[in-house]
Amino acid sequence: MNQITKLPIRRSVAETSTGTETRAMLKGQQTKAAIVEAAMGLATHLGLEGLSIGVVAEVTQMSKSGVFAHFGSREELQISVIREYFNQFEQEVFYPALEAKRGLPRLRVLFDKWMRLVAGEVQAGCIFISGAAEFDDRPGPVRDALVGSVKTWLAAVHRAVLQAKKMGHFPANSDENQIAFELHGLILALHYEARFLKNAGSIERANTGFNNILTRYDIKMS
Amino acid sequence: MNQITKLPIRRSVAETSTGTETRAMLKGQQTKAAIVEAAMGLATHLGLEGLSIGVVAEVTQMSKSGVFAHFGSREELQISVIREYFNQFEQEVFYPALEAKRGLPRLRVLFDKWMRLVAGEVQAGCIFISGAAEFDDRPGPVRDALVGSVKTWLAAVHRAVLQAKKMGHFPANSDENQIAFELHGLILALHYEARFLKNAGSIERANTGFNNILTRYDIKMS
DNA sequence: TGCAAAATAGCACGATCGTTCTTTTATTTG
DNA sequence: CAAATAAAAGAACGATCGTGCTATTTTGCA
Repeated sequence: MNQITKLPIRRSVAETSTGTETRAMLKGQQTKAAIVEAAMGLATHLGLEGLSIGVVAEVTQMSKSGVFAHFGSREELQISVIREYFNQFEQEVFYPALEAKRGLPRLRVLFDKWMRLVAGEVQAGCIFISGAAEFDDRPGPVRDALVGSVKTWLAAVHRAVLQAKKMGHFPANSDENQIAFELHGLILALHYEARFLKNAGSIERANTGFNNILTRYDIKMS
Repeated sequence: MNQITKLPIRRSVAETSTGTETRAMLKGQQTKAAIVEAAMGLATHLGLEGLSIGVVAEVTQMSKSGVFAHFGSREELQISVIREYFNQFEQEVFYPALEAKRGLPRLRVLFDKWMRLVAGEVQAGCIFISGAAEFDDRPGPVRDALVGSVKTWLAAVHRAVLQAKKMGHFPANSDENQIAFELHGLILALHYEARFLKNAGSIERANTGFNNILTRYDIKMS
């Protein structure tokens, strides 16, 4: 119950396996994984709607139909990208936080990694944010996949806050939903101002926002 | 210096004028305004990138070339939509706030109207938010127009906070930039959770967030 | 090594895209 | 009312889109 999903990531098992026991990854799934990775790279810049099978084929040096065959539809490609992004999110944000002590320290790490991801040390937008704007009005399986991933992640954030509260790091009368909401807002403002407005210092502002929440409950900064 | 722009809106002067003095709005600009209005309606649902001259023509019951002739390019249509949305923003958020007393009361109204706009009492997304996700990586005149409008608006928010500070409603050591950043975050979280996740009660949470900022400075709630 | 199966390429389809050019219609003005 | 001008339509363009169908190539296994 402590992980976002039960499955750990096994990114490219059997990279260049030579033995006969290499049942783990057929050629097909290997290239499929490569396609998804390339598509995700495109989607972080062009958005999920900006993804086209043609440009993915171009980038991966394949034919359109070759790419298409792996997914059967553009929507399935988009969903695969969402799943892959979710995995990356786990790796870069969630798992590192698990290594910190439960409660406020873990929440700190969580927020810190989250900040760094959406601010894009490596220049790349957050699909959970750009996708929300693209699919807030567009029902269908892609939206469902996106909502599912986002809700899973936000639930994890909520759990982290709740845990901090139960450990006495936040007062008993504090509202963990409200805190999670405000944290989300700080992340979104950071993403907006850093990515779109290209404002410098947005990370510091988001971080100050985090500290301000603590100050509100008379928690000394860590 | 107190308005976002100097020009007030004059929406459809000479609706059905019969006299000869009807110099105010030629037929062309009249239909152009109607096109922009329709396009804005579409853009709030499909995003600025989702706008196509074809569907605008369909909605307005015109031919593609008829629509096109008014703008000369799709980008110019998008820019016109941004400008129109900015005007609507002024009308629905900014001007009402001017009627409140300077300082905290005005900031309150500002935030309140802002909340209601992005939460979409009438179901419609905020172009300033969806557009940011679409154009954070896409240079060009559309992005420039979008950034310009957004910065103008955020500067107005900043001014409102600063004014409240200068009037002693916020303490002298408070950081108006930080406060504006956090307010923006609350709005973005509201938009995200209300529009995308369809969470009920998001407005209340954003409003509580506002009050929490005041509480931090020991300001009693209004 | 040969054979079945999987993976990829090639090609074509209908649709839609933004845009250009030409023609027709509507409006303004003298 | 007629001439001048503005507005709108019509048709076509090259490009790109997602997708289906058929070949060809590559891979995995006996």
